[in-house]
Amino acid sequence: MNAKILCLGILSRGEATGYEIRKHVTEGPFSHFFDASYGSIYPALNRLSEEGLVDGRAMAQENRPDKKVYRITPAGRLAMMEALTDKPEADRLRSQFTFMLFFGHLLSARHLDETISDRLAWYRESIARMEQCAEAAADSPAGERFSLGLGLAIYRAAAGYLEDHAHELLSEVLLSEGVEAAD
Amino acid sequence: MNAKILCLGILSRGEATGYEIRKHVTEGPFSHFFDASYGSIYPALNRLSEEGLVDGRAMAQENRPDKKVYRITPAGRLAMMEALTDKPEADRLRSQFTFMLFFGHLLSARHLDETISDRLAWYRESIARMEQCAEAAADSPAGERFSLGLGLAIYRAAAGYLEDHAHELLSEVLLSEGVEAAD
DNA sequence: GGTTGCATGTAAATGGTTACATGATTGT
DNA sequence: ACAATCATGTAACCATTTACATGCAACC
Repeated sequence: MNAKILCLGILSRGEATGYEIRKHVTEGPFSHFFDASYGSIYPALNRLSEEGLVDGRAMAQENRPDKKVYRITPAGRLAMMEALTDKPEADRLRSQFTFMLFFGHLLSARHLDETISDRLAWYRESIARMEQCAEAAADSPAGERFSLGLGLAIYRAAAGYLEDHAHELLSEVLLSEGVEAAD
Repeated sequence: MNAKILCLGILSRGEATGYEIRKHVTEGPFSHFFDASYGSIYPALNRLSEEGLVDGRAMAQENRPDKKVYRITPAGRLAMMEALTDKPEADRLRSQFTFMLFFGHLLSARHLDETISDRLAWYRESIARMEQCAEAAADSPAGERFSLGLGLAIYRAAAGYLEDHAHELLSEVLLSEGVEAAD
């Protein structure tokens, strides 16, 4: 599961440029379970093109640099279906935020509070974005709606946990700061 | 945020061998937000040792290969606190499972059902493991309990969503299979 | 005059996984 | 006999991010 399969998947829903693919993974319906930078998207697109799995048309634009609009080929669709049928790898998550929380009792209550608030704000923005996405996806295929629903459930649970329990962590840390100050 | 900081963090809780560190990230309290293989742990430990952030004692064992037990140094603790104080990077998740779900309507209901069941089983096992961990952590520092609680909340939400909504996806896919067969 | 959005791409550096290499003990 | 657990490590390979390079238009 790499940038090539990602591009193939996105292109299976309609033609797009490398720039637009990047949008899909940063703001669109893939943003909650995948990421890729231009540095992986453009090379992937070139390799897919060499292999005949996509084809790209150059589009001249007035007052703008040329666009390359990519379209998936029948061979590309086949390759994607094959990748889709593989047993999925285990999810890979790396969360420096959770790592920080794990050692939260070593940090200042002030710093912890700020970090958690920032993350909560990020979750709320993401949830709002995904809710808009879900509205727009009312007529989208079942799989797309389901994956969005799963993402929303997870983000809401995370935000809810932070809202409901942060004060417990914070008050414990504050307490231990008081003890240290008294020493 | 890399394997070095991970090792430093784990060693800040007590001495350990590379083998034991791997255990922490596969089965222990770090498993839900980090991963690292031996291929990254052992080199990280060697580099940390060179930099004086940990020190390793060789322990001869009867009828077993030697162990190297690593301990964090004061300089190591300092380096870890510095890393902990940085603004945390955005979480990085790559989920081939969710990618598959996104294109679920292109797969057979049978295959989808099996994949979702497998994942649900995995979530249930993980939740059980984390619940045991949480019991054992009743007297652990506040941060550790909080991070476990967050992980549990997320995993329960994901499992709950799959349990409650998988049938919707499956019945839609089954329906479209029926339509195709009728064509 | 500065930032944001559109648009493509490369090269270096980073960081990591996978497979290999070794080897004894314990349990099935 | 075979698999699993304990135990360490390296090398080849892989993928990806980051920083760089370019440039115009629209908006503030």
